[in-house]
Amino acid sequence: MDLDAVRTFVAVADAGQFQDAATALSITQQAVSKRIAVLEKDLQVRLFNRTARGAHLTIDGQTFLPHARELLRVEARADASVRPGRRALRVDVHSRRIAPAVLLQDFHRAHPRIELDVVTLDADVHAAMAAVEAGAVDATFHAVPVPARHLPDGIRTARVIDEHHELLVGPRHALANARVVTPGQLAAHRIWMPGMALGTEWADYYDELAAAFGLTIDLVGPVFGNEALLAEIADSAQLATLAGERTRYLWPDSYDLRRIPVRHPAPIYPMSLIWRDDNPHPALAALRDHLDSRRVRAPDAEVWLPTWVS
Amino acid sequence: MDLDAVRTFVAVADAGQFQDAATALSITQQAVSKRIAVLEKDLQVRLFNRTARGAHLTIDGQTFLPHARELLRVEARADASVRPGRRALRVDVHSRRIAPAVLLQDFHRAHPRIELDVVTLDADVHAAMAAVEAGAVDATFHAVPVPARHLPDGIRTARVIDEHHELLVGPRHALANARVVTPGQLAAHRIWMPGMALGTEWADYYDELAAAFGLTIDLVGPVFGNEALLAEIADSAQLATLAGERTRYLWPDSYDLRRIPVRHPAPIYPMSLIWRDDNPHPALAALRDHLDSRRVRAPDAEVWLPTWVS
DNA sequence: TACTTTCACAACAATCGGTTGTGGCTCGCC
DNA sequence: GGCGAGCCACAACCGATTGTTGTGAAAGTA
Repeated sequence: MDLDAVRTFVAVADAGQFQDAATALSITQQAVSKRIAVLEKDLQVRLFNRTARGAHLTIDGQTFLPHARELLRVEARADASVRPGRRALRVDVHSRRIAPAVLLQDFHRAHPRIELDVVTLDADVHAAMAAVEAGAVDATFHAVPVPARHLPDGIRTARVIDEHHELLVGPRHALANARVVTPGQLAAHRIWMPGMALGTEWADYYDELAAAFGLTIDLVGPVFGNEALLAEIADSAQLATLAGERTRYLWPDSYDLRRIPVRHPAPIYPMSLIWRDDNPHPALAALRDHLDSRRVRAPDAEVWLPTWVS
Repeated sequence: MDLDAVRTFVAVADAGQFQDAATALSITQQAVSKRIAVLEKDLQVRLFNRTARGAHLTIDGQTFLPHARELLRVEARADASVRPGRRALRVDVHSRRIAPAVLLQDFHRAHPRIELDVVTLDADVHAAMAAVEAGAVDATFHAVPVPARHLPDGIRTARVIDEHHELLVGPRHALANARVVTPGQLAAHRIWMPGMALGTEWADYYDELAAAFGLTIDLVGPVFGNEALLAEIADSAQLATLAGERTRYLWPDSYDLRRIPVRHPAPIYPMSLIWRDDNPHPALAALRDHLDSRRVRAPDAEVWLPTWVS
């Protein structure tokens, strides 16, 4: 099926005659006639009744018309999804479960008309930044463990998310009924975070956090996935894990997991939006405004930040 | 945008390399290469990274892929909507508010996989029957005011709907609080049914009904549409109208309209399904089965039927 | 009847889209 | 490091497609 023929079909259906449709499409009436004839032959169905006063849809044409329009709509969306200068704002969130994804969803609710393309590059800061630099994505969310002056030329960052932490424990854990926990209290317990890839900015952060408060954070061990991790924690009196406050977790009620805020001080995982200064995408400015407006700053005295925060 | 190119794009994305996609599409690798190149030029975006071990999607390709699949899905549906032998069962319901439409919706719920195309031909029995004969629609619902032996050759009918009536009145009407009304009781009141086109089988039916029970049924008068009719009736102490039991009406609560069954005897508007005997569409048999199973027959003693019912 | 407007058919030219043939590149193997 | 295998791209060629112009039949209108 030829989309130009479909477009022509819709034009004729709208115009009511071949000649006007031809004018609208800047081709000759004969070309329109041919295209429709080919489409009809293709579908093995007559789409128009031709009269001396124009063409009107047959019952098959009426049936086909909404499908034809849908086809053109989908084509336009497909085109707009990638065409440079017109495509949706493409933002890398690193993982669809963590705060950036939640904030993007929030942004989408606030601006439903803005086309968004949420991707996960599965890359660390540096690779993601390279993707931004190359224009593969318009923006990415990451902790930026280097001072702004060391960033590549033309790359800009803004700290937009101060993510607090929660301890995730099962009902038999010693801290299961705590309303909040302090980092100091955690020193006595084992924190288990398998799959937190070594050498990434996340591992750096948790290393420094562990050192600062004398914590035992296990980053190694086989990674069976998130569902397995939750099941183990639900079942264990010793195991606990740390999660971002806005990280999305789902578990069965029977797990009876508790999310306990970590405070006094509250360790903060600072994430920045990273984008190219010369990116003219209008939705990018809207996203930055939105993130600014949703930013909540905790008083400095009550938080702990890694040393590399500029 | 060329759908063959889109199809090729999806094939390559699935296969992971041009050669295999070419084999799957029964064309040469060079043709695949050309199609993808044209598509990329068209979209002004690179869709694949070519390596010596195949081709994998760029980020733009990843973004485009779901749109491409959607495009092909919609194309398939558009094609299936009209292609003879594969198209959806096309049924004329005369009006989307009356019992046939309700029953078709019921059928759709019972068989969600069967593709249905519900149309309104805006034609009387004879024109609708001609449409069935010509194959424009697979079936139509109508009262058939002629004996079966007078039907065109190859046309079959089955009485599938015995529609009861309700009186529709406003709260100030004399019958507003009746639980049921008899046709005899209605003789004292004015029944208003504007828009019931003269010369159709509906008008014939209501003419005969009026004669049988001495009713005053107004079929004439300006037709301002259904909403206007309901508003007038809600407001009037005299006006009432008759409606099929399963006819769909919507009105604001403030109208406080009452639907009062007409019984003892219950006038019945008998509608048949009309189809071509040689129509092999499998969904047609399913529809007939369904209608048969839903058919409710009232005892003959309690109903009134027009004389032309065979 | 003559005129206008509709769409379809025929002939021709340009373009498109396929094939075959070939070459450059990269990877893995010896 | 050299070499073969496998991948994709480019070029030449050729038939099919798709547009154009010119023309004609049919039907409504003055």
